[in-house]
Amino acid sequence: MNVRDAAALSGLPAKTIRYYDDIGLVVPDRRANGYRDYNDQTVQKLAFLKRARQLGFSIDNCRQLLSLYEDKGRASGDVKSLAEKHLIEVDKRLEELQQLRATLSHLVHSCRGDDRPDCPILADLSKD
Amino acid sequence: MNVRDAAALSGLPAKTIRYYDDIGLVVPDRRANGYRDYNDQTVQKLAFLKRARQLGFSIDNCRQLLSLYEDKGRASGDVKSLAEKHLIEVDKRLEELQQLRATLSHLVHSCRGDDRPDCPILADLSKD
DNA sequence: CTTGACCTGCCAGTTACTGGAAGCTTTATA
DNA sequence: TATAAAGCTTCCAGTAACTGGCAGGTCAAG
Repeated sequence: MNVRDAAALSGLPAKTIRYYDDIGLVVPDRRANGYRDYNDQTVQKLAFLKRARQLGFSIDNCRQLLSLYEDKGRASGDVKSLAEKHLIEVDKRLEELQQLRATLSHLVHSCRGDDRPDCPILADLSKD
Repeated sequence: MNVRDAAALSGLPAKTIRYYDDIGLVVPDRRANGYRDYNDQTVQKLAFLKRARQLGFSIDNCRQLLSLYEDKGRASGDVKSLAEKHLIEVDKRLEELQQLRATLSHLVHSCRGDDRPDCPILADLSKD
């Protein structure tokens, strides 16, 4: 099937699918006219990628996951450790973001937000 | 003072400071030999930028904040609304990340992670 | 037979830097 | 004073993961 149909089935934009072909992530067959030709298996992989990307796995992680996905003799421990590593990074990012939110929220609430120029937000930003 | 000293005082890498000059964010004086020449005021702005970037403001936001920072007749309401908008985006990102974490954590805990190939993580990733 | 919808590859732009190279200037040392 | 090291300059390329747009080839319908 053409890239447009693969897009509809996988839920990824056609442009992204071409990009995944370019970087060798999911390489479809080609028809005589040069058109990409996706089948059930390649579409399956695209859907897999969509979900993995949604879960924040990097393209590099996805490459590893995909090769594990294709390897019927894989150990589930390999997959789990990849996911665990990712989870740790998500936790780290969450913590940073929560800290940032607290500071920002504090600043917002300490500012009157009126017509006068006194502004605790700017004051904080400019302090050493 | 030279860029290296401005870096030490502001806490930003020299490379970043040159970049901020390139994009017209903080433009220093130049000496006869072409070297950048930072003073208290420009260093202050660099420090301001460092903090604002740490708080997740985009360069574009920083440009606005900086012009408000320089405008002594500004209304604090302008700054506050910018910060509020940013806070809303941080909240949105936090929610997404928390959702992601929950899913990922669930997957990790449902996987035995042994030598066998059965893996609920891959099973989930490949489902429609 | 032509129109319009696809398809192709390719190049540029996005964000906010970061690394590196080639070349000039200043400073420290022998 | 000669030279070497350090620091400055600009510019180019690369990062992550696409996205937009263009010129040109292909295909199905009327």
